[in-house]
Amino acid sequence: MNGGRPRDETIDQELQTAALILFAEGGLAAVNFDQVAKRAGASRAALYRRWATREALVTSALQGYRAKAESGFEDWTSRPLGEILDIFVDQTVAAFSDPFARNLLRQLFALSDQEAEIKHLYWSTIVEPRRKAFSLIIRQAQERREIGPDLDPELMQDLLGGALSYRLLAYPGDEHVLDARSYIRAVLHAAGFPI
Amino acid sequence: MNGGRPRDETIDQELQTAALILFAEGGLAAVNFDQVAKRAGASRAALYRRWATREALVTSALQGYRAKAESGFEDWTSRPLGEILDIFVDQTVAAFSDPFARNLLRQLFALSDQEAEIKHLYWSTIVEPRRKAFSLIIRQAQERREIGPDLDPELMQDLLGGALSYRLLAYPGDEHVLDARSYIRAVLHAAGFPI
Amino acid sequence: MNGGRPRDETIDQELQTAALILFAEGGLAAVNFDQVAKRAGASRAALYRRWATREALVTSALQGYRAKAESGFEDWTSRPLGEILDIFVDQTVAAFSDPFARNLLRQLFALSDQEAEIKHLYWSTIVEPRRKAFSLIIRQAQERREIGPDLDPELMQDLLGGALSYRLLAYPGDEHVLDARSYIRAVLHAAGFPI
Amino acid sequence: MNGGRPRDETIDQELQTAALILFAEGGLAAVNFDQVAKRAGASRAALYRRWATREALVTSALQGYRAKAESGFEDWTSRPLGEILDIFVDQTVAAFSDPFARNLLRQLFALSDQEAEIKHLYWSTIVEPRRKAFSLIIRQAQERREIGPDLDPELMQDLLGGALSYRLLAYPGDEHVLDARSYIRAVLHAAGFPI
DNA sequence: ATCTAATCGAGACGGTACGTCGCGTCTTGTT
DNA sequence: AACAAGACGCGACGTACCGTCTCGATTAGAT
Repeated sequence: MNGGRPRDETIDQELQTAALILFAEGGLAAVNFDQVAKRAGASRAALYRRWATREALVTSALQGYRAKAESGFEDWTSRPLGEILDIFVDQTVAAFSDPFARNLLRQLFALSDQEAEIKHLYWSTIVEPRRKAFSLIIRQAQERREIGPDLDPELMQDLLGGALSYRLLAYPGDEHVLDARSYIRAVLHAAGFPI
Repeated sequence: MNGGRPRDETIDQELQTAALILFAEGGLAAVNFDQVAKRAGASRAALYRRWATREALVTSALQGYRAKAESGFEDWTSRPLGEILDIFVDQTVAAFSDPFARNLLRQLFALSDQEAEIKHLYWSTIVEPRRKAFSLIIRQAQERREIGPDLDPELMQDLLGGALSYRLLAYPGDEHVLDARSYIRAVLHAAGFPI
Repeated sequence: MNGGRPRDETIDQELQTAALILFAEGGLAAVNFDQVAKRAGASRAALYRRWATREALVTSALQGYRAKAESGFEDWTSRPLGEILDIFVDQTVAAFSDPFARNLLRQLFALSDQEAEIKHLYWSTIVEPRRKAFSLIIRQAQERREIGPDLDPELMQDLLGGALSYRLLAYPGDEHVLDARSYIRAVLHAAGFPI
Repeated sequence: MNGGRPRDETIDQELQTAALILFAEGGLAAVNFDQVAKRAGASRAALYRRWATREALVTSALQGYRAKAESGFEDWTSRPLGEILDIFVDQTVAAFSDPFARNLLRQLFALSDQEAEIKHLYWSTIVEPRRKAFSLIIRQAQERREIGPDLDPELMQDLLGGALSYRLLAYPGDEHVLDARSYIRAVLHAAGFPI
């Protein structure tokens, strides 16, 4: 009772790729089902069979994308805080130098509440785990007395992540000369770090 | 020979209001010409006669909105920095408590590069003047030796504005308990301000 | 109580001319008020002030046109019938050789019942007077015993006018080699005229 | 690879029927795509998918209409000419008594050169075959010496068809007392037929 | 080797928004 | 009061995308 032709899994990937490209280029509104199917060389039926809505399609595409390129802080915990922060900021800036990733993140950041499902996915699966790992690093540094105990790690990330996203994503235009490490120095100074 | 029936300016306003509501609710994609005209009780022809594109419509609506509710820092320059910052943050948080303004700013912040015209308008007419006024205040405080001379006012705003927008706009959901003044304390500490 | 600027009567004529040209080119549907006013170098207001509907405009234009070019049979009554008929048919064919008149008459013939007002005008002011004059000629020829008394003049005109309009107007295309005088011979034969 | 959901042929018919009704009522200009789709209970997309232009739609509708109601002269050839003509005229008059057919033919006859495609279709598929069959009948009667050999069958039809269409279609109003058979007598007399 | 059932591409279905154009009415300032 | 200019609401135009559906053809596993 479970016969039938199995799904062609290569089609899944091609559809997701096409959807992600369109999303990065023009946001959710640009994810046109006809276009996605056409670019992937598949039919609209095959697309709708997999995902009922634009959101579900982009959500799935994002998860697939995230699964490929993921870097954590797990193995950094033994390093000194200053070094970790430098690497983190450099990684962030480097990631935003890739136009595709840059646009993709901009679109993700730009998601309105009306696009709740995918927005929630982005935060819960991408942002929050990163923030938790980061908080752990900060607390360990506080335990090692590298920085003062007063500064809330969450607040510290709000300042650092906020400044970076503000400059790199929210600002119009593609090119901003950015001395990103000065954010670190300022935040560390706020945290009582003896520069 | 420059006669003709003059445009009904009440229609301008009603169209702009309707457009702004739709924009705040769902972003540029939700600014539907049929809907705008219908809500304003006008005809699509009257709408197209004024603005050829969605962007031009929303741009104009934003300028009209901004013209009404504008608050500057001009008369604050004599106050102590801590007081000014408190007022600034309180105003920002209060502004974001109004659901309409909150959504409106979220949409503005969320504008992608594809919506370049309106994004540029938002930054050049709303954000940048505010940042310049803010920078002046900081520099005056530095001249009065209230805070140290090392922290770049631009960087300070990136941290403060970034953290606020990050928390208040980018985060999903509408409700965030936010001790906004702690951002100020952190930033002032970073600036060598004796708390 | 009858002050005010008098109407510019040259505008009347230019509007009528423009309307008639458009009518001959494409029928009633092509008589576009914007176009008429533009071609006449006048404003739509001046046009609507004179005629409320398309039909009234074309009706008026036709009356003006007819007033200029009108030829009757009044002075023919003394000639022999054969000669009169030849002249009549030659005139008709010649009139249809002018492309403008040809198209104009075709459009008039093509008027549907929905365009009743102008259709009625055409028949009552152009066709019927001509038919009555023609009937008088036939009856005088019958009294002179040139042709037999049996053939109804109305029927004779139905045959002759019908055949001519059928060939010259209803047929598609612009060019028909037409031996129009053979219609006369046939009709006269039917009327007992000794060819 | 020539799949796809087949077109619903009932929709074709309903669209054609709706188009033909509108055409008979008000000519080509009255064939409104919105109206046609609405009356047929279909969508405009389904309509445009089938016919790109008004002309193509009406052309197709006419062919469908003609396919249903077609009567030829094929089996009449053995009868005497007078009888055939009586039947022909009676059929024509009877056909024009149906208001729908009457209006339809009036619109067809009234087609201007600007509506060339459909006008040509009407003449080539409806009028010309009928004229050719009619000519054959006349020639056979001439061979049987029922009427004289001099009268051109084409000319005979111009007289007969012209008179009928002139009276029944071109005249304004719907009601004309018409002794159609008198046309036959006149034409036969012209053809040397001994009444 | 056949049967079976879910897949595939293709494309039609009713909707709805787009941006344009013509309609007939109206409201200005100017002559 | 006429004039030109042009705005007003209305509604049709032809196109494109939406999400659903209905086809014939494919394709593997279960019989």
